[in-house]
Amino acid sequence: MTPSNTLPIGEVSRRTGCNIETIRYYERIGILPSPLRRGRFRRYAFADVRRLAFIRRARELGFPLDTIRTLLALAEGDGHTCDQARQMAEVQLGEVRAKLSDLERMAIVLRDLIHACNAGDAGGCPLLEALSDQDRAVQEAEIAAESDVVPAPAR
Amino acid sequence: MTPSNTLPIGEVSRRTGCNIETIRYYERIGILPSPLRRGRFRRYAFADVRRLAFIRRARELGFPLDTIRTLLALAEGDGHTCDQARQMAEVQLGEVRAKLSDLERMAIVLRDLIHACNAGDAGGCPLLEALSDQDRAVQEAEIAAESDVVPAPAR
DNA sequence: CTACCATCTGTAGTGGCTACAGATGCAAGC
DNA sequence: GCTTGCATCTGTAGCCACTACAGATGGTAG
Repeated sequence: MTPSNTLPIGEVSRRTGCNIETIRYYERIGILPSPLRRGRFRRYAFADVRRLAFIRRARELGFPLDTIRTLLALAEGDGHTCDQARQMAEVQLGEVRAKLSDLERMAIVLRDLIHACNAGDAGGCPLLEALSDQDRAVQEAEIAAESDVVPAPAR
Repeated sequence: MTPSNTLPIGEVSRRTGCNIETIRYYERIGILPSPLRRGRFRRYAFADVRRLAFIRRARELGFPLDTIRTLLALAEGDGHTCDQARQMAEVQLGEVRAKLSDLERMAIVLRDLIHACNAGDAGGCPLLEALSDQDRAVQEAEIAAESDVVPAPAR
């Protein structure tokens, strides 16, 4: 009756590198099945640990949990679903690359601002000024306000 | 009594590129001051729009809102706070670079997995197999379970 | 008179955790 | 026997920065 060959949650956490709270969270949202119990304590079978390790590796690649659900289903399927898995990975790679290019732009701007700050000579901080700088849209906003673009002027 | 030279929220949204809901959210959390009202309608003065534009530019560089609060305070200060602003930008650049290197690693792995998948020959999907692959820690887990590492064996 | 539009308030949901509070039960040490 | 400590338990709330509603209101245009 007592499950042998199983691990308590702390051990699973240590070995997968997955936080205990996160493991329970995964169970709560149904991406990990409810494990066996020894009394009130969860006991994880090898299959559970494998599943969790899968989830964790996929998370490290940035796959969202919903996608991972599908990947898990595919992995448990008959193996003729390579196409679908590859397609999901391509989508994910697209996301990652989009974030990369965002961050690259951010890094360049930040580096330049810091540089300008270091070469800072007179007046105010070039960094703060760059953030404060009014672009045309905002300038126009004031002009527009003065020439009354407002929809419902007064009462 | 009625505020002239002001803009309704929709106009502010259009010109700053900041969602209406987000503008109200910023007000709620106190990073934007409560604007004037014409009846129940918010009317934004030029100073408010400038502040919002500042916030938005800083957000585009990934600064968290709490940091932006400080940056705003510095920008409204006497201008001798370049050091502090630069330091905050350096921290932010560090964050951005950390995320960049994470994403770079992710992109490489994903690219390789997709590549393996495309060259997929026999058996199962190389991508799914890579995610399923057991590392030593997990293998050990089973061995450990068999040799009874468990803390409270039975009742 | 009706349709439409922008705005309003307030609340709840998103993703993926993380952080408690407070209970429970077991084993070892004194 | 009693205390301490440990691991675990349940349940709830918080994090970040929004976003998405629901349902009301009030003004203008056709």
